[in-house]
Amino acid sequence: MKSHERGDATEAAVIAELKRRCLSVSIPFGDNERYDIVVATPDDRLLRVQIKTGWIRDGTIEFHGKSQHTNSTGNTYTNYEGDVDYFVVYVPDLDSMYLIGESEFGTGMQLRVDDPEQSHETIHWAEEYRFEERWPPRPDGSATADDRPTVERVSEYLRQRDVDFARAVTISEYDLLVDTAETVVRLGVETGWVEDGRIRFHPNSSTDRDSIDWFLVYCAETSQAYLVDPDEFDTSISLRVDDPDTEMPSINWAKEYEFENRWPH
DNA sequence: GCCACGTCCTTACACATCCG
DNA sequence: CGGATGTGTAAGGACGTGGC
Repeated sequence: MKSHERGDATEAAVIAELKRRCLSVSIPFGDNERYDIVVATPDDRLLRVQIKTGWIRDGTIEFHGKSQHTNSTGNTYTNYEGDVDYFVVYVPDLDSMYLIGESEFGTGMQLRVDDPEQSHETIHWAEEYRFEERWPPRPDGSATADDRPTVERVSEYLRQRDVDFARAVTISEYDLLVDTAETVVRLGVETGWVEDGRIRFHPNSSTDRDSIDWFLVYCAETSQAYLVDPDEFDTSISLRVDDPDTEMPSINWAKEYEFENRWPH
């Protein structure tokens, strides 16, 4: 694919994904801005976002955090300092999206997806930069109130409940594996949030529902994890935490989906 | 030795301007 | 008018450097 087409395809994929998450996306008129889109946060902040294509190399996701210009004197390179707030890196090979603050790196960055041959303290694990882990970003530029990825928070949640589990160390269809007395349960971890009195989450579009047994949705606002069977909904489901304005028979009460109430063992 | 990071380079394309 | 040249943007490969 030609480079411009690839860039356009990346932009289209990211915008489609943001819209699927019901986020407000604006596209600047003309092509004189250094950011690609403007995204509104739930607290009505407008963030300038530059969309980048990432590619896999040696087990890491690479992308360029600078623009290049050629003139009579040769190549010049300009970073986006002050011109954008965040980068959204989309990796077509993984069909995954990552959110990185402009201040978090210089001219480039690598996000590790595979285990390195030698462990390093400075490794940036791709999992920790996943869009769904970091959205919405805090006003001070850091990712979320609790910077740990949802998988980490869920791990702590399960440990507090004496549930033995194993984490997927490579890109797998499932995130956690729980070996119970009778069977092995595969969990796909998702980040939930409270909106209009309901807990919402966007299941990862790349997740093969046949390869997991439960979606384990962790909501920081309620400090609670919820189990949702992949067969219980088609494209989305919301779990009611507050009383609705009008009582309806089809309400999915969050209480009934709480981990303790559904965990089979 | 392995890693993240920075720099340089090539390739590709779009568009504006210059000049014969 | 149309080809040549310059400018600008982007993808992505290669390699050097310094830290751990």
